[in-house]
Amino acid sequence: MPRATTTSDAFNAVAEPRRREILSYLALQERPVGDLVATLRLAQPSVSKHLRVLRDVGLVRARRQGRRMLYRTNAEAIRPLYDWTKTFECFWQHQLLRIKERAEAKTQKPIQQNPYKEER
Amino acid sequence: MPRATTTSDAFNAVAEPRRREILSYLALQERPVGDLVATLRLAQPSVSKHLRVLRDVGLVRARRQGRRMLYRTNAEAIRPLYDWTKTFECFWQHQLLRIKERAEAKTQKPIQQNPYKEER
DNA sequence: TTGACATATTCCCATATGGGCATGTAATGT
DNA sequence: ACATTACATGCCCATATGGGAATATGTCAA
Repeated sequence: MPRATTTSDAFNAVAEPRRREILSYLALQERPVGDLVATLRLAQPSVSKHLRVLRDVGLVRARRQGRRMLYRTNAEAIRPLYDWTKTFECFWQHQLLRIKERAEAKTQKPIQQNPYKEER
Repeated sequence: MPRATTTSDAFNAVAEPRRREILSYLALQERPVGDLVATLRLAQPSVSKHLRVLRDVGLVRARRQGRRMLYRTNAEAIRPLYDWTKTFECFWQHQLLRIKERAEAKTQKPIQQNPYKEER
């Protein structure tokens, strides 16, 4: 079985760095494709393909204005990613706390070896 | 050019749903591989491979305990994802505001057409 | 040492990928 | 009608992919 499609969900779509750049660029204001080509220094077909992926998963919206297509980020579609990452917020706070505790313990017992040999 | 490697960064690693499940499961407590196999109903080699990817990008830590390997989520490594998504927080708030405004405008001018024909 | 248990790695394969390039399509101006 | 502008799509290809099956590695127990 191959990897899930880039258009299967927002997680897969934003895995590509260029697409994240596009989303950031289109968040403030809607813009035509040409602007992205100029800014990202990427070939026009590549930009169009990335936009196609982003559109398929609802991360961007498009409307036509004359011969141009104006794209803008649909921030709502990023929310599921935010929500998922947020569930780990409390854990990294705990981890920081543990690091702090270890540091404090060290000042009292200067020479203390780590009981676990962490791998990698 | 193919897609970026799953081990290239956290964004690519968490694109896989199974790996997200693993991270959630290992967030509360460290656990051996066997627990994951039983919980996720996935073949052992698959689980090991997913863990390998997660380890390569620092999303999990491992230590040996006898013949078992205990894995736990390194929540710190999820933070970059959180930070990136958070930059869009203000935008989805604005969008909700806009929706609210439109709804309120509608109550005053009941029959009002959307000036833009949105695509997709 | 031998065997059992727990996990890791290797080999296999169909498939989606992103970039380059060429071509198709849509809207405008003359 | 025609050329031009602005995008979209199609085709090509090397490559990483996740699951399955088999095998290798590592650790303990007798």
